[in-house]
Amino acid sequence: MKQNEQTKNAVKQIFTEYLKNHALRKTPERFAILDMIYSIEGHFDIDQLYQHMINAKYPVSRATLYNNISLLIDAKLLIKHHINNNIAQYERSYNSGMHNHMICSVCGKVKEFSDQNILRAIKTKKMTNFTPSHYTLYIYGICSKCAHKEEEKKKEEKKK
Amino acid sequence: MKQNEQTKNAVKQIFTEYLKNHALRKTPERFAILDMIYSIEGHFDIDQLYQHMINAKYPVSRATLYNNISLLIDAKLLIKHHINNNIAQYERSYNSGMHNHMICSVCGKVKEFSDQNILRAIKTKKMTNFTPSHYTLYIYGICSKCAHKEEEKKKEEKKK
DNA sequence: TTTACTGCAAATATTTTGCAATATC
DNA sequence: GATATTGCAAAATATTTGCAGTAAA
Repeated sequence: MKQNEQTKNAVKQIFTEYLKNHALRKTPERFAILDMIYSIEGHFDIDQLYQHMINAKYPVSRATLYNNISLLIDAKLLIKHHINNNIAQYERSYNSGMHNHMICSVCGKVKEFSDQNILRAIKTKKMTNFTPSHYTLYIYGICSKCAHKEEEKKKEEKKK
Repeated sequence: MKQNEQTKNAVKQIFTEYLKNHALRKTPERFAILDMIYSIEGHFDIDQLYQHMINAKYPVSRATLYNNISLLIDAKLLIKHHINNNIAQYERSYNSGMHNHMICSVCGKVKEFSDQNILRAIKTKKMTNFTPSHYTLYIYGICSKCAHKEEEKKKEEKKK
């Protein structure tokens, strides 16, 4: 996938620049983590990232993951979500455009999408004393699978 | 405030109905918690709610708060946010319309607003295999106060 | 009278922190 | 060579769970 390699190079450059500007060190762990994050499609949590790093023969400690993830968020290369429960989910943000999420309140499944109308409406909004940089939209509802199941349940209850 | 009393009565009715439909008991704690939540403007966390209940001479345990908050969320009377850190913030949702949030990435301050254009754009979006019920929009950026501070900091660094 | 609910305390789980060893600059 | 970063283990902290006593139905 050529597209993905290009993206990886771009974010690597951005991160290098970021580290330089903040007088931080260019450790191999940092770039390995960034590379892995931009190899993952969709959402992931720390534990999944940790496992991925092990599988890729590049084990890093959880402390290092947490440490560097906050840098990547600050560098606008990563977005943090708190959709369900207490466990944070992450998602790469460079060049994604996937700021909108449909979340099923029953099964918790998340589907991302991009939408020009929504983007335009948000960009048009005048905000005083505030300079926006990015946004995340969560639309909660029920997916057709869960809706179907709930209906079946109701039918069964009627039988009784 | 007459408006607020009306809202409180309305949500009380909705909650009563919800409890009946789910064969749950109408405990005084439940209605005291609901009443308190609809007395609070804007966001709050569990600890703040806990303190409010104590101040109002109606102490309830944290376990009870967590238990009933999940009922209220299910009854669509309360919304849960996970904006910063690991601590959940809550916000009453009945009759609010405040689904949009501006969040300062530096100081973490949150400002809510409603917007017809954004609402329309979201409602217009066609979603297959998904029935939406509500949404939350987070716009991240930097507030003018923090922007000002950051600029001062830069100036000082230049002096050195 | 039955059993769901409350409150307390212990358990759970994610994230943060302190510190010695290591590697970047 | 100075010190930021890593990894480990311990600590901190929000939320959940188990259980005995209480109260709603």
